[in-house]
Amino acid sequence: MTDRIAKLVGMTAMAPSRTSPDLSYLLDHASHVLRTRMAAALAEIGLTSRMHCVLVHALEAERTQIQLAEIGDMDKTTMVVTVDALEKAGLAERRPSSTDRRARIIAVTEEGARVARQSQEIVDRVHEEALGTLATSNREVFLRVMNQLVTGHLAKPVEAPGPVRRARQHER
Amino acid sequence: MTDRIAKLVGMTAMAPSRTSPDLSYLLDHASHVLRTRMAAALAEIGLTSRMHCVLVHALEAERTQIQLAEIGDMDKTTMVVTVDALEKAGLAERRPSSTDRRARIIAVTEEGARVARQSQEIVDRVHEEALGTLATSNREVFLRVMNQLVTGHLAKPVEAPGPVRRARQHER
DNA sequence: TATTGTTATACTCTATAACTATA
DNA sequence: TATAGTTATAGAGTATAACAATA
Repeated sequence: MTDRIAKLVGMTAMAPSRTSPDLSYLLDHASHVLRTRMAAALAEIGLTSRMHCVLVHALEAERTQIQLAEIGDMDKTTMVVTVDALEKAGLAERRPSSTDRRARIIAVTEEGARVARQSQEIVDRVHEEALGTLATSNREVFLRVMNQLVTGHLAKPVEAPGPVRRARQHER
Repeated sequence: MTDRIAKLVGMTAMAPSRTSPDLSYLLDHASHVLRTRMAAALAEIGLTSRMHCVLVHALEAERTQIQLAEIGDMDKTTMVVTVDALEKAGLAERRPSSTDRRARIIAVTEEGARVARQSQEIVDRVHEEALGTLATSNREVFLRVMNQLVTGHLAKPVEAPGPVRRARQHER
């Protein structure tokens, strides 16, 4: 017996509240299910969401790993792993920056550009499949409200008190 | 430098798509930020979302750990940890079921009932703070659409091919 | 044989720390 | 001194397996 919901996003259903709709559940559940749909659709061409994200933004301009990490809300160490995967798949390459010898430009290969076009189609299709179930006027209001929330009250996460972290044990 | 967004939910910003709004980003971001707000608010009375969830549903009826796990979309092993925390905080107790000697009923203490009322108020307040920023008519449409998605196209996660798992190494 | 709850642990994910090369 | 990228690893979170007691 698998409990994939709890596994993938740590989702916890809130109690159904009597006074206020359970916005936490609605957003968590919708977000989680859409994520599984997206992951499954992109997996068919061998991509993760992160790989797609990096590919598309690396295509738009000459960008370093750090720049791409900021765009995709990833840590630089996560970016290393993602770029490793893209290189191994032959979709992108690390090239030395001409202006900063520390930095690497992520260059998308021809194959990578082809795949990026495909993956963008997949992303759009998955989104449209969901939005397509809505009446046109409802869809417009819904998207306006989501944008309003994401740029307003739900723009910035509140800081959690970070966990303590011991120094790493390294060999002499 | 912390990257809490990526850390907590593994969120990856999709590429801004030209043909379709980035529903993944909107839902992920809104869900994530609301989750941090809820976690911070509940932490003030020493609860996690899971503890709140179990507390409220255990109050409603005599329920076993398994039943509560199903309601909250948790694994039974996660439930053990959650009930441990509630017991340690003096908010709930394990009692033997009178009809099944394998099962434990989760009984909420008086203190637990008090805390559950508080936590439900907190949950409602956090939800209302978000929904309160919306115009009344927009709010109604938004909630109807979210419900439509969660009961319709985004009702069930698609199955991911589960990872392989070796047998556990146990001492003889 | 199947199920409840438990313990132990394997696995994934992701950030922190330390480090190298360069600015 | 600070930053880009890398490696190694710590830590959180959460599921799987095995097990004991009971059905």
